Amino acid sequence: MARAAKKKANEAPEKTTRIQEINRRLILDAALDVFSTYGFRGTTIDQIAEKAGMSKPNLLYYFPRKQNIYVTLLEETLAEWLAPLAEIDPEGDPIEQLRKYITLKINMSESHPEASRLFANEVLHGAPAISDFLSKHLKPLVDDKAAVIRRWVGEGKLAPVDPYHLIFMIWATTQHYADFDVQVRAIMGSQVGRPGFREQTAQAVLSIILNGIRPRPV
Amino acid sequence: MARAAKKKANEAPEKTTRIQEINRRLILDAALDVFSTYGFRGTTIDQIAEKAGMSKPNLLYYFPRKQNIYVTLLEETLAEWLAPLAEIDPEGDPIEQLRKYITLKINMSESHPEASRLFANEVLHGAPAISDFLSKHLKPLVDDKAAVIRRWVGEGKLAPVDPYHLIFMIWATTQHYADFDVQVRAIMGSQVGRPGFREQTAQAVLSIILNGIRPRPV
DNA sequence: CAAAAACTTGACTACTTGGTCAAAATGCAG
DNA sequence: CTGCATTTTGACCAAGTAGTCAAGTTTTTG
Repeated sequence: MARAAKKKANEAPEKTTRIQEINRRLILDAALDVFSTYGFRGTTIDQIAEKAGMSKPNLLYYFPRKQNIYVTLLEETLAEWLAPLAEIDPEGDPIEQLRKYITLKINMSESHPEASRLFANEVLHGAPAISDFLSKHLKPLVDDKAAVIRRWVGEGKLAPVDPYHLIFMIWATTQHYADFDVQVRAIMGSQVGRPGFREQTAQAVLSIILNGIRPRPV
Repeated sequence: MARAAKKKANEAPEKTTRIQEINRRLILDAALDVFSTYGFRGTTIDQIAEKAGMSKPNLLYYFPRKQNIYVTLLEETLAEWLAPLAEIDPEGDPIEQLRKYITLKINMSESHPEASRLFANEVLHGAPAISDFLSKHLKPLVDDKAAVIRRWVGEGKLAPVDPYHLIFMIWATTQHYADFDVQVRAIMGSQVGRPGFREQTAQAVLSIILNGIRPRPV
């Protein structure tokens, strides 16, 4: 008994206390760091507990299973990660909308690289924990936006291009800078940390993709 | 004693027997499968041994440490994985050379997705086993080809574009189809397996990137 | 301010897993 | 075919790790 977020018997509202809120946050923040660096199997509960500044049994009081932390984290992250896609406005100017989307994704890649790596690692390993999410939430959203892009192409506002592959290309390219950070650093060296690097990256990526899909004279 | 590939005392030539050759191959093939699916930490020696059809101690007779298998595999794979980049001909036609390179990479992504995932996983986790390789071999090669691309840009044969970001974009995009395969499948469904899919992918990627870097009228 | 509920933890268990070892089986050179 | 080298494996060990438990401490509440 006394399982966190589980009432005495079956009273409904599942209230959370102040302490629960603080500690769950501490745990999830620590876990994001560790999971994104070492992957699910490579992470130990002790590592997370240590980083969160509490004992292992205490951590397990809030999340009875290692899996629980991991799944909670993924769910929390995914919504946020997908949000920019939903914001593409079907009524806006195609090139401007995609410019905005790509810019947002590059910014997120720099500001939350752990989230990107957590997700990348999960998908790379076959998405065992989120394959449902992918088919039930991601697919419909992408289908929706793909239809918009396809319409834009039909209206001659974009060069003929497969919308799905375009979306994949944007994801791949923007997340590359988070997921393959060490490789980027190994090759570009000290430039990576420097102030203007994100802008330089954005400029390069935008230039290629947007020119690649701008409507072309026949 | 009787350590494989270690002679009685110190006689030089390190000969390998027929059986050694067969079994090392069996182990490495099995290991590629397992490591690329579960990552280093997520893989157990027993899994590899089972898949290779031999007992764990026997496997350890050929590779005394788990790390040995992993590193051998990475080394074997990396050279092959990088080869297409080296083939870019500085004297060839820029668009044609890059078309060839991108096509090769997409084909590799489909024919050897495990290699791509093995590598992706390693880099994603900070490249602990190959950071030396990245700075000593990959960087010089990329620097070299970046210089070529920069020259092409200078000669007006390509639109102004940062060569490093262009290379990253090609890597990201092509390897995406191997590394994020489950996601691609979740979204594009049965299309992925179908015969023409690779060609369709190649066409889309080539169209965007090549049009994105084709020299533009001022 | 007491009693109840919520929270915290040291000590422990059960299990997984990388790696060892000694002895048996097999291959091979002379 | 004989004796030495190579290969193979069952049984085992030690370390690491997910998760339990019972007993304490702190916070909340009536």
